[in-house]
Amino acid sequence: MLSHPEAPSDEPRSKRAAILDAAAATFCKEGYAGASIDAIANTAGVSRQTIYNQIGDKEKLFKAVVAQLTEYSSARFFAILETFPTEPRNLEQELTAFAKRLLEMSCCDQHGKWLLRLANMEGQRHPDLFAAWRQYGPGRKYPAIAARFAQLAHAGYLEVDDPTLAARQFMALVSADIRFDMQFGTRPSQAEVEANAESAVRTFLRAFAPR
Amino acid sequence: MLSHPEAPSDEPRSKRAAILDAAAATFCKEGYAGASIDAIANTAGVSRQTIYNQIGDKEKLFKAVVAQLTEYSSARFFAILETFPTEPRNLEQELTAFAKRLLEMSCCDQHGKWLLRLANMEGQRHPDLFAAWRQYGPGRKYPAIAARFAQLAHAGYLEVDDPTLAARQFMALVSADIRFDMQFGTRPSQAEVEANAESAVRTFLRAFAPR
DNA sequence: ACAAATTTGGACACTATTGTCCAATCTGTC
DNA sequence: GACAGATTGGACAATAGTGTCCAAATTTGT
Repeated sequence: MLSHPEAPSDEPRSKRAAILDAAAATFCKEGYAGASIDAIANTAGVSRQTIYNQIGDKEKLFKAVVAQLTEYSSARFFAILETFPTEPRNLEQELTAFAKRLLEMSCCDQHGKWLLRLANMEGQRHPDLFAAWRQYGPGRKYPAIAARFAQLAHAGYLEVDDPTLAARQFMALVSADIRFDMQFGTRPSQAEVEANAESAVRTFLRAFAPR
Repeated sequence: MLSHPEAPSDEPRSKRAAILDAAAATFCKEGYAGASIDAIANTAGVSRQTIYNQIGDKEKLFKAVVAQLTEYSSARFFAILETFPTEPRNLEQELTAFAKRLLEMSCCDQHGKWLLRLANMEGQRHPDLFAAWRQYGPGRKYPAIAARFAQLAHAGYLEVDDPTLAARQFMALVSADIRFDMQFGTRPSQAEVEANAESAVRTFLRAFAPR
């Protein structure tokens, strides 16, 4: 059968997945230049040659990693966004639960963490790649959340002038504490995540609840 | 004269400074592994040998860069903290001006930007180095700001239960928009900085002003 | 102008990495 | 069991980077 090097769809799934996972981890830990193909192959439990066969040179490998992380992370986010409390019975409680889900997904999830790290590290080097990420990532996340807040405001649950601003500030508050721990690879504890979500939502509602 | 390799204090100031600046820029752009000594020497307009004479191997160079950036950035921050409006006549206006100063210093200043980037990129690789940074950086910043907010609360200008939390959320709101642009090296415009400071302070005060 | 220190550029050995080639081996399918 | 395709390990040239050495050139202090 044909096996396009670009879209090897299904067959070599597990090998390819192992390679991409190992590559993501290694790129994150060592940076693009510092990540050697040998190290990646070793981590993936795969011969170096297999990487060249399946994916291609280092540049293509990097792009494939970013593409996969972007897709995966974006899918997770929009799945969670479906659980936004559009018609809340207890706004604070349900918004807090939503914030917790978001934190657990966005900050403690390895893929999202890796993607953010790679964007920070190699953003200048591959501007085209991460321009796409920016559009699919933050560029679609904020408007999506903003729409939900606008909905809440329209229904009288909130008092917001600028939903986009509210969305950005909500995200900023929710991920306030986490960024440092996250960037260092130290996973914040469950208790920290919950406490942070609670205080973030409390402050957010103090600012945007109807008077 | 003695010329300690560790503390060459004054004499070779300009060469050493040029080296450290070039090294910081190159490490930021290329990562630790990707930054070659030749490239750094070239950028600094200096012979490669001079780097080895003045500072030592790559590891020492990196440590020297981080140390200098940490010191510089910390000094700038605490200088600006002196201008915190402890006895405000118009709280919103003065706090906004303070936020603008903070943004201009912390986000648009090259050294702070570089330090943050290096911490994100190489934090896992040099945990000891950045543990020190964490203590001197965020670890001292937040308590310092928290103390000011506690002061304001005690004087009746604010209504905060947990000053440390308020400080973290203040910083999160202030730097909400900027992070993305900053990480990508694109400097946010003056107008963006000001708009962000204003909306951040407005939201902060809506949450923490006395009812 | 002289002497001391510093800087320079180039050569050097050494190591690491990339990407390719290939024969041997393993895999699953008929 | 035989076959095709994928996989492996190892060898390979080419390139790039690190850190050292040294003699010549340059800057610096006096």
